[in-house]
Amino acid sequence: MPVTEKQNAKQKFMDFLAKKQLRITSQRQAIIDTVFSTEEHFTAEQLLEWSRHRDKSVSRATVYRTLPLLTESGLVREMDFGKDYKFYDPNYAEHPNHNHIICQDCDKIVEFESEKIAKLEDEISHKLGFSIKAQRLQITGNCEELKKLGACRHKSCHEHE
Amino acid sequence: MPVTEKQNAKQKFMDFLAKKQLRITSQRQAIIDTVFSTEEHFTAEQLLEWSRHRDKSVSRATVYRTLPLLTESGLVREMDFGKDYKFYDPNYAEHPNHNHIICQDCDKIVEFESEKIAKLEDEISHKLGFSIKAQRLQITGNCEELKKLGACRHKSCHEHE
DNA sequence: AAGCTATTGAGAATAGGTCTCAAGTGCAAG
DNA sequence: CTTGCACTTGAGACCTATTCTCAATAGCTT
Ligand SMILES: [Mn+2]
Ligand SMILES: [Mn+2]
Ligand SMILES: [Zn+2]
Ligand SMILES: [Zn+2]
Repeated sequence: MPVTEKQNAKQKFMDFLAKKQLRITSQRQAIIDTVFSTEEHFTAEQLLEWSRHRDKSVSRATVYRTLPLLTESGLVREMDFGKDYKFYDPNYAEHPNHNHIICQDCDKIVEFESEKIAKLEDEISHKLGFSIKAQRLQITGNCEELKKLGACRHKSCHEHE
Repeated sequence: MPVTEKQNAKQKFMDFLAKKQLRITSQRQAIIDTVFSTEEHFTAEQLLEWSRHRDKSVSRATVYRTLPLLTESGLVREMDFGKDYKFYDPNYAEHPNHNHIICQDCDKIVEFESEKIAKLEDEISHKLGFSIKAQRLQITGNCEELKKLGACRHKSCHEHE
């Protein structure tokens, strides 16, 4: 993902802050710089650690305060992968219709996008009288097919590495 | 939903317990009788309360121990509606492909089913080398359309009731 | 430069969910 | 119908992700 796009997301968030009359503090900058320079799904704790790498003064409280702003702005998506902590997806800004398929054996996550599904979601929402704001599709399965092809990251495929 | 179907779900769960060599205790019976006699999505705390209505001896610990068994059996689905506690869906046994659309203003939830989406999910999963085990689609939006029709349960529609 | 507020860090507090362990109970064998 | 024991249970301690409190700090507007 080009730096420009990430820079763009950062700018959008700054605009969001401005619109809500929120201040652009050094801590917030460290946090959003961190968020928009990763492709990975991350946890609040990871974001804290990474942000502190940029600015030692970032506290856990501020990270937890900023995360809701990021999701409210629509640039980051909150995810539930069944763990006892949440994950956040920084790719939402660029790919608001991407979804996830998770291997229940090895926790591997593959992202995918489907225009057809997106279109069906719009139709259904409209039919039910809702205006759609966001969507989240998660498929759980296991990657045995890939395992057979020798391309799987299934735990049992790594036992002898 | 016919009593027979619910009875069927209960029997399936008993079979599941038997297969895993788990005992059919009075507490577990109270809990599953409760689960399979409701249509609503419920929380662990609600399940505890309702189950105690049937059997005073049911404890919180046993409810929390039984819930994973219910989801593992595939008869109940765990849901995340963005609250800080989980919801459980007892309609999963009968409608494994149903999904949800949630109004972000009034928390109203509407269920829907789409064969087309289910088929696309299968295709995508297969293409990505996964065998699909479960799926979960949630659409977030707001029911302003219904509001205009006077059929919405939007909070602002009830301010003067 | 000053003033008004929003914001912050540290740590206490909250709360959903999990774990421990002694006492109790399905249930299969005899 | 007993017996024996592994599986279960209830109570409450415990855990941990997330939220809250509050005095000190720092954007931003004038
Ligand atoms: Mn993603
Ligand atoms: Mn449902
Ligand atoms: Zn795998
Ligand atoms: Zn509404």
